[in-house]
Amino acid sequence: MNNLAPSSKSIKQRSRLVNDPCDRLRDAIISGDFQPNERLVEADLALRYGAGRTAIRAALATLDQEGLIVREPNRGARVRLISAREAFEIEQVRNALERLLARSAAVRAASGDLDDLRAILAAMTERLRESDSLGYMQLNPQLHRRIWRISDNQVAIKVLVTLKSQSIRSQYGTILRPGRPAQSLREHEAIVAAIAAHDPDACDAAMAEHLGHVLETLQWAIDSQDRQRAWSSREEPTLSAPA
Amino acid sequence: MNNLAPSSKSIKQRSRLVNDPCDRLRDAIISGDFQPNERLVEADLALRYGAGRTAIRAALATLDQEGLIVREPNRGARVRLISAREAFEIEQVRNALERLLARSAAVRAASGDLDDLRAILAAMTERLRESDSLGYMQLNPQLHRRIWRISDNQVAIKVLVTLKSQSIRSQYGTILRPGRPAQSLREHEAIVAAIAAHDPDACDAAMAEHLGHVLETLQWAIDSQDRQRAWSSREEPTLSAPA
DNA sequence: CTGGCGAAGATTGTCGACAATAGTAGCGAC
DNA sequence: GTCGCTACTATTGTCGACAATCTTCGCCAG
Repeated sequence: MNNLAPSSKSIKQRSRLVNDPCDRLRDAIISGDFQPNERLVEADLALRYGAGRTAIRAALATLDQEGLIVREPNRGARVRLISAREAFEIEQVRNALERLLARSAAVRAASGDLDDLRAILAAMTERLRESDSLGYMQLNPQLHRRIWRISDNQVAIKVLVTLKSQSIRSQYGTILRPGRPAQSLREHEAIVAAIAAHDPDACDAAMAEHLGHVLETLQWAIDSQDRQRAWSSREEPTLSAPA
Repeated sequence: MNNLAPSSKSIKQRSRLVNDPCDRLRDAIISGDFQPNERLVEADLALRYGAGRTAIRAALATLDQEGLIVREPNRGARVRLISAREAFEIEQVRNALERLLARSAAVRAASGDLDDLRAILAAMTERLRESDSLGYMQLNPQLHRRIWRISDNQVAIKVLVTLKSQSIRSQYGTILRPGRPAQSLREHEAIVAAIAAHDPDACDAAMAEHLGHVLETLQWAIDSQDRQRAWSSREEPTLSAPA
């Protein structure tokens, strides 16, 4: 895979690099600047980002492949709406791949890697002690990405990054369940311990348990949102925003 | 994910559909019409497929995202060369995802699905009895794809299709090892049996064993090719074609 | 003979304009 | 009042031309 992030795209001029409409548009979509299902008109975007329509068009092609938008022929692009079902599918795939990477990390981890992991764990413990759930949540992906780096399977990492950018916009937070952060920390500790012990089977199992709980939590979030919507209106059982 | 194949791309006119330069170029690359690392000049391709350079450019963007080609700024596109290491990574990811789908298939399989699977198994048995290794090899992906369809995880399927199109060009065939087809058939039978029994754990295990053997075979193929190359020249340990 | 320098050629990147297509509003008939 | 047709508008798809960039070849000095 060539670019797992805007990183590996060889150097280019910085001026072009920071203005690349593709990256800017991606960030805008991921951070929610556009509503799900909102139309993305090429001319408007070209104006907004001070680029030609050609560049925008290329960006849309890329984002389409990444699954962040949908394009219908002659009808333009809209930001893609992730259904609850698809969010679940994404999490399942993530589950499978993170387990693979966890195994690999357990085999390959060097002492420097372990130091980093333990440092992140310590920071997480601190956030939890301060009841800083938000801070804890931000550390979560850091730990996982550090594990990815140890495993060094570029193909799997690229897939995970792409999936992440899709699911991040899904409305279902997975940590906000009462009591979850404390349990999550214990699970993370078990994973790191298994990596430190260079025990791939244990690491796989620990990661499986961790992400299994995440899946349950996601299901819980979906259900509770469904229940909530069932009260107000009785439409669109699969979609999640009324457009 | 929107298109897992040229299928879901809404209907368009047939004339456009069959002439879509993106699909034609993809097929050409997959079927080996271009050498690995060969340069893909936009003007040439435009002429070759009777399309404008704009369409070719869009096609190249797509194929870049799919990982079939690499594009360097201002230096054009080449067909991507899959290193032995990357082929291995791809197979590992495939392994993880096929196991996920096998589990799901074991849970969801209906009787009609089982009929299809058994029909494919029967055809495989027939090919093997006739020592038709090539025919057997062609049935192999059919069986796996049928299992994918049962599992119905669109996200995972899309990833697998993309990976497949990359790895198919890798020079390492995985079935040509002596005695492998017979063993492969037994493994496939075990998988189908586990699906029929609606036993996800057994199905996961059977698929894991099957693909584990494929991984071993791939490693064997890579090693033997490395040995072979070591005899002739002592260059480019990671790449596989001398350009 | 080798190595740097410069010009020419080849190829990609970008822009503007035009054609093709989908969606919409207005008009008339029943 | 509603249905169907037509013309219009908005937007995408495609093309050709030009600018920017990289590569190659030839030249000259050392």
